[in-house]
Amino acid sequence: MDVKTVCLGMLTDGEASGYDLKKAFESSFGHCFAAGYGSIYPALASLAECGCVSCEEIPQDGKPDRKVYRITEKGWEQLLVELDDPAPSHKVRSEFLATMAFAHLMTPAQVQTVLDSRIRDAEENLQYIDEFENCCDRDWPAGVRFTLGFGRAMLHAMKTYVEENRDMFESDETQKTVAR
Amino acid sequence: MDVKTVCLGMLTDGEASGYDLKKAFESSFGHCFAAGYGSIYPALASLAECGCVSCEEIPQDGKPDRKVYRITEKGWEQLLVELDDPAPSHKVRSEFLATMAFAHLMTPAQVQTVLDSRIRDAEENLQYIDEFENCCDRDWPAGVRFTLGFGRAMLHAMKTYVEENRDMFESDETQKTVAR
DNA sequence: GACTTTATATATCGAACTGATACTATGCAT
DNA sequence: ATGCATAGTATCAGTTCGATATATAAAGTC
Repeated sequence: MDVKTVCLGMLTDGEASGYDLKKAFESSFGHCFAAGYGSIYPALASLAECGCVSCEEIPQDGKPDRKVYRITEKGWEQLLVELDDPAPSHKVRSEFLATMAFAHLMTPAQVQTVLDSRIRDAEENLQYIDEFENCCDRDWPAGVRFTLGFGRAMLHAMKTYVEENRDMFESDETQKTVAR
Repeated sequence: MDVKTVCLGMLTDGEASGYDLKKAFESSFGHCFAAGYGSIYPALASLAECGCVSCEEIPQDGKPDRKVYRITEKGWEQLLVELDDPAPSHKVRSEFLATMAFAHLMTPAQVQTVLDSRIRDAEENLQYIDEFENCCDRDWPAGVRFTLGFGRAMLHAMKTYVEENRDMFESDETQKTVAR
């Protein structure tokens, strides 16, 4: 399950350009599977090369050609094979937690700043999810609703945990503050 | 905050070989910031090159030389600069959620298998955290205890959410099962 | 006694991904 | 008039991932 597969899955919903897919990665997948142009364009090129998608170049005045991709029969087969993984991974890469593990090398003020920013980030992302879910024109399938609820549950747990445990770092007793 | 910085942070706790650091990445950082040999060895080489760590090669009979790394004065400075980031990131890359977003292309049985494996994975990781926290010889600093509690809170929220929402996929009505 | 797994220890390599940047054009707001 | 948002393409260096290779000893299993 890499960027290629997710692109393939998005294309089952209808034709799209690389630009369109980028927007989908930001909105519906932003909280769980991000991808930038540097991943999407090579993925589409590779999918086109192996016949999993077709590409139609639509000329536009001034702007570069708009390349519209569609999933092919072979692409469908490929997608169903990749969706068959019984134990797909769920990975976290947290500079936040890596930083917190070294909180004893930081000042209490630095630590509180980091905790503040994490709470703010969680709140922002909760809002993004709500906006995406409510202000939208279409009816998302159950799976998408599930992922949005999942994101909300995780962000809520994150915010609550940080709020309830930040006092661990408030006293200077637990801090060794740059004493080597 | 990349693998290099985390290695540097780990070395503030005492000298270590690449192998030792790999074990630390698996145990204390396994749930939040994983790294393999393919990241650790180049990171140490790069840190040695820029004078942030020193390296002593200790010959061993039969086995390859054991290379022991120690953080230098310059390494300390570098580390404190990198720990100063006020808003370190927290990223999720979930093949699980990407898969679930396309649940309508899978059979109900496939979906339930995926959900089962996620619950099992969460339970396993909760157990790892408990074992690491209890059965250990040393007193972890507040920061590390914070990250372990954080991991536990997230895994618990994940497990609960999946258990409470898996019925969304039990009926065949929400399933379009490979109907293009 | 033979065999397999686990632990100690090094390291490389291709594929994938990240984040930033570049280019061009229209339209809208300050 | 100058900057920002939108629409659209694409590349590139640096990082990271996951698998693999090499070598030995200890410890457990059949």
